[in-house]
Amino acid sequence: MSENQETPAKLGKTFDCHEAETRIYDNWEAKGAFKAGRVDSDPFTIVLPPPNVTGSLHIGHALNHTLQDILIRFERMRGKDVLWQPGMDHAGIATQMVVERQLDEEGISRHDLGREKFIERVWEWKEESGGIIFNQMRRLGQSCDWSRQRFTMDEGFANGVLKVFVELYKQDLIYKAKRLVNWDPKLKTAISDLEVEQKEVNGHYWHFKYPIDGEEGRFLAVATTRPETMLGDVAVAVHPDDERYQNLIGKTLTLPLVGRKLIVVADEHADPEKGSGAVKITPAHDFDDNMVGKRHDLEEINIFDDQAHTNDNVPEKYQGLDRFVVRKMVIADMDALGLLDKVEDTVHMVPYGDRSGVVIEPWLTDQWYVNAEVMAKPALEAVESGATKFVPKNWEKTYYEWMRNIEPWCISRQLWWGHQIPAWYGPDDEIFVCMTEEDAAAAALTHYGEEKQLTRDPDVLDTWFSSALWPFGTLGWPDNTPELNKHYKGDVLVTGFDIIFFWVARMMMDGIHFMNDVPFHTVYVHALVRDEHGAKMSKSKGNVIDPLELADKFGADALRFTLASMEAQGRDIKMSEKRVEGYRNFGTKLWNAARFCDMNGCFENIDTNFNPTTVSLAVNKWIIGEMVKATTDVTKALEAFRYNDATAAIYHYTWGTFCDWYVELIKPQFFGDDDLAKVETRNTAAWVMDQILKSLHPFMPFITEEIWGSLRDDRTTDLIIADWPTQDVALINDQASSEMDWVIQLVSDIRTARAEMNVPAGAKLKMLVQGASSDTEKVLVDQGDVIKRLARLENISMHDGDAPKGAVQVVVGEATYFLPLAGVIDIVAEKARLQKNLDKLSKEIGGISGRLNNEKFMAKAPENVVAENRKNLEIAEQKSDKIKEGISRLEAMD
RNA sequence: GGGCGAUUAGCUCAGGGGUAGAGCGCCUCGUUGACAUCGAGGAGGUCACAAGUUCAAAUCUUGUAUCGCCCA
Repeated sequence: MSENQETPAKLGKTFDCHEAETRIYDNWEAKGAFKAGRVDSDPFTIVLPPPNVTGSLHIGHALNHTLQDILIRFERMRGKDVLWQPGMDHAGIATQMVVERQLDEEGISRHDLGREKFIERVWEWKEESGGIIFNQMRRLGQSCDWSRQRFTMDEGFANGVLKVFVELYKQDLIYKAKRLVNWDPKLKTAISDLEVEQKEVNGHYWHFKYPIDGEEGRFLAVATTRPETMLGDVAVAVHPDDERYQNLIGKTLTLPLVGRKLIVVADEHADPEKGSGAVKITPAHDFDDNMVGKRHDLEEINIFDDQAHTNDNVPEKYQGLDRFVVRKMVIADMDALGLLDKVEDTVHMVPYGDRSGVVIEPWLTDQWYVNAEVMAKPALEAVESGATKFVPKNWEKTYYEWMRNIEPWCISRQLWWGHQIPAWYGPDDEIFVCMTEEDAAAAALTHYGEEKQLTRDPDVLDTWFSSALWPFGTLGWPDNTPELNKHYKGDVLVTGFDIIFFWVARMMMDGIHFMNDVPFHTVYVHALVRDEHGAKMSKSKGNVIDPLELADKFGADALRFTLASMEAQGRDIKMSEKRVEGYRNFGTKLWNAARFCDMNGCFENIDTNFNPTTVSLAVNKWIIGEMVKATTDVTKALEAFRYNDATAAIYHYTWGTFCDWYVELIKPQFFGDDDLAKVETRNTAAWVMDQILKSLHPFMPFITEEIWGSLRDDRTTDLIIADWPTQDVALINDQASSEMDWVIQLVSDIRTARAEMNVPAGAKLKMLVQGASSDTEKVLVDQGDVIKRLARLENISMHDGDAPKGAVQVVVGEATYFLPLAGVIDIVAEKARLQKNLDKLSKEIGGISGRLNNEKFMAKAPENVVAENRKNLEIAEQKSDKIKEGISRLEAMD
């Protein structure tokens, strides 16, 4: 018995993730392992897409953050000065809504409180309840530099936001204009196009008849899905080529209910195929109509107030009413006048506010805009030139499409929570855009020649306006800090495709404009996580998967590994608990392999100078070489953002190679008495275990750190900052590889034959070898113990004469291996088994020789392919011959 | 309507010119010493369809069908 039996195992039977995760995380943080600042190292920088201050962790975050943490841990181990910059944004609308809801419960409104007090309340709320997501991120092991955490409303950052505004204003890239905007009548603010969700709804086309002036009894029919807007009609458009209406162009109609004169204009917006071909024009309440209005210089009559109630621009009867009430009245009144021609059912698109859920009203207001078209140009060129690359590449197209058709960006919001626009107005509405009130006052003094009362613009900036400077604002800009110098530009932005427009495009614009360089060289666009049936997760569907629940159940490592292994480029992830369970099992497997090594003394009296190039045993050379291959695969995969390939490489090595084979192959040594071999193997196993822990650490940081710390007392660093493992190809030994591959092949084939012939698992068989080359004989001697152990053999002996009677036959390479089953062998079954193998081989041989007999193939296929086919044919034919011999032997026995 | 993508084993998905892969599930078996959150073995696929390019196509091209997503 091994002396290690008395040594208590350093590891328990399974990994207790609940106990370990917090302890390990706190230790990393306490030691400052996440902090940037390795002075002599190259930087590696990722900015965390700032989560919303109101948000909590959902599975999409878990994926997004895990992918970043994997890169961060990988590069940290590669010795880089890693900065993973965390923080969150203030989420203007969402946060204001949360606090307003609280006030609601107290029976007060924000107007009762006043702006200043309200903002105080928001800050209080933020201190108490904001940013819970960061604690949730800790649970998943995310190694952000928390000491550098930023918030978009922090003083320094806010200062940067105002500076961006002021600078862009000075450069005429920001301007104020009265335009139609997407107005949210519930939240009473403008919102951007991107915050509007177009939904298909069942509605109606109401066909109205508008009387033609001077032609008693003649009408022009128009159809609308929004009858209430007719109160703001100023014209009717017909297509210039529409022959039906040529004589009406330029004539007037009388708008029923209102009495206003409408002009008939010719405009291509009118679609002759649709309805009557005539379309009513309401320039103040429809984006298309607004364009028509601009082309024909039509009046814009605004009929709604800020909550979409009718104002006094409509007849008194309809004033002060909700838009949908007015709709019913208009329809009823038109009907009563006999001017409602007909009503059709239709399915059409209706805009909804993604926060409020109410129908968005196009509304004429004064707003601030960024001249996005100018800003987009260099941002577009940066991607075209390759200064920033999208991975996978096809997302570039989405980016191009949007950037090339970009609209002016409305950046003002009628909210209180956010960066108040640094614009002050004089009594005559002269605008002074400055960093501070003092500067504005000074500018006003110069302008007017005397002091004037100024009022500040009450509106705030769109949250994305501030997020746009995240990659440099978080590093201290506008101050020229060392961090800014070192970590701008950043390396990779990891994000979902849904915010390419919202955020990526805008960071590109601001980054290039203010820093003269792109904010990152790569944008990695990852998958969307769906439920196991492929449906998008949503609270209303009730199919959300809570990442923290999964982490509780299976451990954070299992969740992380699952997410990474399912992250294949260009495909969405269907999350299933089974997968997470499987990877939890993988962790347990690794844990037990480490225990096995430990129990066999691998971590006692370690040779700290162990040199993997000096091992002598084939099995050790082989496992070292395979390790190097696996690590190289992981490294290459991570460099190419191929997460699924990276996890597959380390998974298969760890489980399929190390646990399934190496551990079994070295048992004869651990249980034997060759002390030299034992020492070498212990050292090798310990070395390989370290390489596994390192390669696996970015994906499964907790369990690997725990094993790393538990096995040995001589660690000089935690695993999190250990060196990334070697990829030295010199450690790959082809001869050892083929020797061990052969052993594995032989053992597998014997096991298959035994199972197929129903040999009891416990039965130990004798094995006779016929026709083995001297090389094979040598390996059979060297590896005899292990082959006997793994194939359950009593002994192995060379055999020259006739085949033994009643034996199972296995062919590997040039030799045949007989397993005599003294009388119990079912000859018919064995024949069938061999025949099945032979059929497979014959098919293969047919395929290969068909190719080799094809002149065109021989003429055109590359040499190595031809050579490979020749070799494969030879191997297959050799094996086929042996099996044929085996079959005829059995036939002779009948 | 425009764009992007998918269609491979029962399920979930890799692969991307040179003889079809994984995990889960399923079936059979379980031998002393890491592990039943395990081990050994097995079954299961004309890679959606059709044409084309090629010595060679699951892979490249085009088209068709079905299904997603994004933008109008």
